[in-house]
Formats: sequence, structure tokens, C-alpha cells
Amino acid sequence: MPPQASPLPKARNSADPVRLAPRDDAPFVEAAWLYYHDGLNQSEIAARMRISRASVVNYLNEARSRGWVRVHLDSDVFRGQRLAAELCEAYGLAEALVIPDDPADPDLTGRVTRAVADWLPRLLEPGDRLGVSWGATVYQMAQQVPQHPVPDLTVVQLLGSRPAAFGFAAEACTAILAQKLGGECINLHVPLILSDKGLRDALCNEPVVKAQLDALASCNKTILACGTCDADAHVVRSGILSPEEMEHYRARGAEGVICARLIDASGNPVVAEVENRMIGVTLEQMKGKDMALLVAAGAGRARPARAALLGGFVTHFATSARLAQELLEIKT
Amino acid sequence: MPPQASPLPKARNSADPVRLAPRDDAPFVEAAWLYYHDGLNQSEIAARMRISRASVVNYLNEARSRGWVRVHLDSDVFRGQRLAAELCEAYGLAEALVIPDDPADPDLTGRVTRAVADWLPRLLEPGDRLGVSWGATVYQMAQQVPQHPVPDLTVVQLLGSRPAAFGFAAEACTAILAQKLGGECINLHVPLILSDKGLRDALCNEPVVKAQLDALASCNKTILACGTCDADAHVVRSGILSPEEMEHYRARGAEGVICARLIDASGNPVVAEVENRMIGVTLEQMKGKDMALLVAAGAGRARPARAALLGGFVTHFATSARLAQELLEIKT
DNA sequence: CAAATGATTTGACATAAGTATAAAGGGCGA
DNA sequence: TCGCCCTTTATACTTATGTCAAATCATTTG
Repeated sequence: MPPQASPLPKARNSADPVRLAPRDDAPFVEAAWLYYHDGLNQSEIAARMRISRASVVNYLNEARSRGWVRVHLDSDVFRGQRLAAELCEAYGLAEALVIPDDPADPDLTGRVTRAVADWLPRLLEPGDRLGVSWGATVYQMAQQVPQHPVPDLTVVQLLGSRPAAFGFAAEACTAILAQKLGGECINLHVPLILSDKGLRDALCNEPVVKAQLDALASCNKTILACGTCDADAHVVRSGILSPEEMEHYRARGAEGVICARLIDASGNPVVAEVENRMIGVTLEQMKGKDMALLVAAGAGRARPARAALLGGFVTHFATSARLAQELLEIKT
Repeated sequence: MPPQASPLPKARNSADPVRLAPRDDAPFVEAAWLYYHDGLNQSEIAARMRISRASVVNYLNEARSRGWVRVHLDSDVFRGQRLAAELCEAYGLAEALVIPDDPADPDLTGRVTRAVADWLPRLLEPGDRLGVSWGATVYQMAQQVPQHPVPDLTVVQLLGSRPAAFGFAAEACTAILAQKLGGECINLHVPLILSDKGLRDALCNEPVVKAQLDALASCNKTILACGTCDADAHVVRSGILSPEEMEHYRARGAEGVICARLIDASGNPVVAEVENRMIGVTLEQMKGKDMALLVAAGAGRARPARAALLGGFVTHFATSARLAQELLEIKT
């Protein structure tokens, strides 16, 4: 039914030996005018022009296919949508959500997390196993998720916990989400970082923990944020890496952090020593999900987000207009 | 399917009271984007957004009424239609037909008369009494009218005849039209001009002529052309007025000629002496018709046409793009 | 806290638009 | 004049859109 797809009557070939009388296109113009400008319906046009409605349909198709009619969407209003479409195109995403900048409301991160919170339920289906990486952004988002039960949902904590450095417990992210979405909650009952690789390995082999690690490895959808690689980075402020270590890895190309692991500009791992002692989802495990939703907002997030996108860790992406713009400019 | 080109249903009247809580318009934007940009249909959008299709309809209406969506009609292609609409507006016409200039085909008058010939049958209804003023333009048009019988049609000659000054008999206009349209033909069997008022009056009182004059007075639709008031005017070349007389009346404001009678810039009569001896429809009789179709094409016709339009002698108007443009510029 | 109010949403139904196909016309060259 | 090709019509349906009153919801008010 899409007129779009209707076959154009074969284009007139100018090399045609026979001199075709240039067909009078006045009726096409008249029909299109009456339809689009005067707002008559096809029957009225048919009556007025004394032709059949079928011909009106044909005339309108012809007029459209000749490009005489164009719809124009207000560029300001639809800037977010346009940027989203361009992001999908540029980074091979399934879907993107771009939140407009609003000078009147400086809490941009808040608006992004709120939008994601509204979006999330639509991305979930019965039976999903949703892996959640914790962090300030994810926590904020989780709180804003509307009550919206998803049948047979499992929410899984992707990373071990840390002492509450940001005013919330690590496992709160999964707990809140599970509560809002009415799902079972599988927390990872171990610290994110241990002081000794041996202990970490031993813990991972504990049946209880092993089961939890299996669960996080097998989740089919994930939500994650991305961190920066500067001295002020969350991984630094939360003590996962020392400022010196960060500087060290940054010199080796680290540009972003996802799931507490460093990645370079192309999204390849930059393996930190601390990963030996860390318990949580691996970068490799983060790939190939049915859905991986990256939430990125705030200054300085462009390069980390880009790294995550290029690394193939993301299928769905939510961000601000400014950041989207940056990501598109970097890309080219 | 193709929302791409769906007609924008009329925008809702916007007397909307002030919006209290700034409602989140993201859904409106999203729906409009999916519909107009991505080409989804309303059901698909409803499914994607997890709302009812009815809501999609509402969202789209809202988006349209906010002016976010605009249809743009190719300005070149639709110039004629736009000019026509503006002419109707400016001169209070029921309908106008503007034929595009075509550098490749210098016979502009021919294209105008051809277009009118195609238009005419659509303007007629069973039972109509069509008055026809003769002249080169009307003659040319009549010949191009397609065979198209109109039940119970009467074609009436509005003016007395003249020796064939232009290669056709005056009564041919009516005859040809009547033949093409399958109507009865009532000719006016008297000369347009007599040399003596007494004789003219006597003739008018002849029962046969009187009946014909009654017929022309009572026709409900007419076709007419307009003439210029220069030394080269048809009324001069055909000997109705001498060059000196024309100059005289021109000095008194005459700017155009319809039905062999002079009118000034506002369409008011400029009564020539010869009218005493003329047999044909009067200007007063030409007013108030159900339809009065003026055909005007060619250089110099702007002021005469404008005079006829302003005089209230015209309800339907056919002309060229150039002339239409001039008429709109003069107006302001 | 219940009732009232007003905006939204929705399901059921009505209208408009698009598709498909066979059957007429019309123009034109053989 | 016949036949070919293209366009228009008529018809019968399918799909897409539009409408509208009733149901929901959030809020305010008494």
C-alpha cells in the first residue's frame, strides 16, 4: 500500500525512436494540488475532475514519484530523532535515543536517565535475563524506571560489589530494577576486587559464586554505562585504579571504561593488572548480546562512548544531543 | 504504507488554552518521526511504542497542529496552481486556471485555449444556457473543445454578427460549440452594428430578434474574452471603432473591451456612441451569471483583464502564468 | 478519603485510501 | 480497418486512517 513502493510507470526513454507527445501533466498537478493543498479527498477530486477515483490514486502516485510532493519535518524538533538515526547508521546500532539539550533544565543526565527508564520496559520481553552493571548512572536510571512487571524476568548483577562510594550499594541497582520490573534478582555476592588472585580464583570456584557467574555469563540483555579515563574517573575515585595506574594505562591507549575494564579507542581491551583480582563479567562475555544498552551522558563521555560503540559492546544507545553530535563528528 | 505522502488532515483549530504542565512531547516527536521519516504505519508505531493506535492518531494530529510537519509542493510545478489560488483570492473568483509558460512552445494562446476547451465541459451542467461572445480567442477555443454532449444545453450568441474580418464567421463560435457540446444553437440573426439607431431599435423589436435577445439575456453561463484599448485593438481593426474614437474613449478612461463594449480600469462602462447602434448583450446583463468564464492570453491583456475582473463580470478565469503574475502585481 | 474534574487513552466502528483485475476506449501504424 | 499498446474505468476487496463515546488516571476539592 505504500505508494512509495508502487512501480513507476516505466521511465520514458528519450532515445525512443518514436516522438512521444509529451504527456500533459496538468492533471497530475491539479490532482496533487487539490489533495495536498486544498485538502480534498480522493473522491471529491475524482468528482471535480470528472475522472475515476482510481485515476486520482494513480495521479497522486505519479506526482509523488516525480518528487513534486515532499514532507518536511521541523529540524529543531526532530533533531534528536535525526541524530539518533545517524548514530544507528554510523555505529551499526539497532536503536538509539537522543535526548534534546534543554537550557532551561541543566540536569541533562537526569533527563537522559529518565528517558532510558521509560524506554527500558519496552526493550524487555518475557523470559529475558537482564545483566546490570552498577554505577551512578545506572543507579539513577534504575530509580526512575516505572513499575512495569515483565513476566519471567531475571535481573543479574554483572560485577562484584564495592563499599558504597557513591551513596548507594552496588547491589541496589539490580535490586531496584528487579523490584520495578517484577523479576527475580540474582546478585553477585562477592567483592568486585580482592587483594589476591588466588583468593579471587578460589572464590570463583565456590559453587554458589560459580552459579552466579554462570548466570551473569548467560544473560541475553544488558545495561551498562561508560566511564572516562582521566584522573577524575570513577574507577579512580572509587579506588579501583590509582591515579598512577590510570595514567599508565592511558598512556597505553585506554580511553574508556565499561564494566570496570579499560578499553582503547577502538574498543579493544587494555588489560589492567587489577583484572586478575576482579570478579565480574568479562569484556568478551559482554559481546553478542541480544540487546546491550549503553547509557552515556555528560561532558567528556564522547571518547569512552565511542570506544564502547566501536568495540561492538552496544546495540542500543541513549545519550544527549550534544554528545550524539560529538560522536558523529569524531566518527568522520 | 506510505506515510510519506499522506495528506495532512487539516490542522486542528488552535484556540487551545495554555498548557499547564509542560507535557512531555517526546512521544509526539517519536510518533511523527516514525510515521513521516521511517515510513511505518500507525499500527506498527503503536506496537513499537506500546500504545494504542488511536493514541498514535492523536499524537500525529498534535504534531501536525504544532506545525512540526509540513508538506512542501514543488514550487515550479505548482506555480500555476498557486497563482490560480491567489487570483481567486485577490479578485473573488470561483475558480481560475493558470497555464504555465513554456519557452519550448511559443504558442501560449493556443495552450490557454486548449486548456479552456478541456475545462469547459466540466463547467457545464444539463439545462445550462451558455452565452458566447465571439472573437478570435473564443473561436480558437471552440474548435478545440472535445466532443462532449451536455444534456439539454442551449448555446446562445451574445452579439450580433460582423463581416468575417478574422477568417471566421461570427456565428461559427456558437455553431461549433453547440455541435461539440451537443446543444441547441440560438444565433442572433442581426448585424452587430447598424448605421442608424432607429433601424437598430426597430430590429430589436422584431419578434424573431426579440426572442433571440430574450434568450441571450436569460442565459445563466457565459464565455467571453477581453480586448485591449490601443490603436491595434480588435475593436479598431474590425472597424467597430475608428482609431480616433478609440483614442477619444481611451482618454476618458477606457482600458478594456468585453462584448464589444468599453470599460474603464474599475470595470465601469465607458459608453461609446456606437453602442446606440449596436445589437448584443449589455454589460449590465453580463453581470450576476452563475458562471462567467473569461479567457485572456497574450501581451497587453493585463489591464483589460483586470478591468473585467474588477467590474464583476467574471467568475471563472483562464490565463497564462505571466499574465496571472501581472494581475497579482497590479492588484497590490 | 471520597467525589468531582479534566486530560488521556482506548476499543469499536466508520471512512478513506490502496490494490488487483478485467474490460473498455483511443490513438496509431501496418 | 485491424490489431497493439497504453490509459482509464468499474468493481470488489484489503488495508490504513479517522472518529467518538466510554473507560482510565491523576489531581484537586470538599
